[in-house]
Amino acid sequence: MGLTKSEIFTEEQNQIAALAKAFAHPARVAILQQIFKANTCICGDLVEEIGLAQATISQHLRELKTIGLIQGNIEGTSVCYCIDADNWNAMKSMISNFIEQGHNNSSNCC
Amino acid sequence: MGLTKSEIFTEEQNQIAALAKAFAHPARVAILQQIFKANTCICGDLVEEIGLAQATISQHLRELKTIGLIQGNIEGTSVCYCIDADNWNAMKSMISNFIEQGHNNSSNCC
DNA sequence: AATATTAATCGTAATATTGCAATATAATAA
DNA sequence: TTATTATATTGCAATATTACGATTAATATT
Repeated sequence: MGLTKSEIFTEEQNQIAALAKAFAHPARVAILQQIFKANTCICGDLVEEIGLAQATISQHLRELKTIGLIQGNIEGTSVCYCIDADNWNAMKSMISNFIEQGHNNSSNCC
Repeated sequence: MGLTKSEIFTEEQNQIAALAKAFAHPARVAILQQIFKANTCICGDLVEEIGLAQATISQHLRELKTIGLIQGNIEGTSVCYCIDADNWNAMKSMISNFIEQGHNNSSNCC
């Protein structure tokens, strides 16, 4: 099959998975780190910095943009990318909430 | 191609991506939530609770075990799964550190 | 206008992931 | 020993992801 059965999961579970998928590739991690470091970024810079083909970087940028974590504004011939602060914060609380659960680590495991 | 070029990324970037991949599917999110809720869990419970085939749940459990977030102990005919607290905490600081970066949200974007 | 620059999109190949039926394995129960 | 129970593994089909060359589109420069 290869088709995730989204309908059997809660909205929250699907959202957490979708957000995590944004970080589930080192190129996207690298892109986000670079944008944070430089505040804004154009595609060409990332191509040089990271070392993947322009088409590949552009594809990763689109995924990050589609899920809402970054936004891009046209600036002449280039496109200026930056973090979408609101969506980033929403993601942050969703993911934090998930990974922080069960901090009652009494560790009574099997 | 379809083959991630891990060698061009830092160790940290690859690790963050690998950890995020563990959450990048709603079934694994659901499994982890259930283990947190019940403290321990056997495979059969998860099959009933989640509604995927036994083989599929077993496969997701193996992925979570391989990356170290859960551990499984044989208990008679069943296997008792629980969170690996140490590795979970290590993951937590790694992911938190990543998503918390740049909280100097002066938002001077493009 | 002609050319250069920059990024998006298209098409495609290689690889990975998801899901399940069938089977195998391992421990207990009858 | 022979079931029974619980989980893991194998094999496979369907789909998704990753990567890149080639092309396109849009603005800038000459």
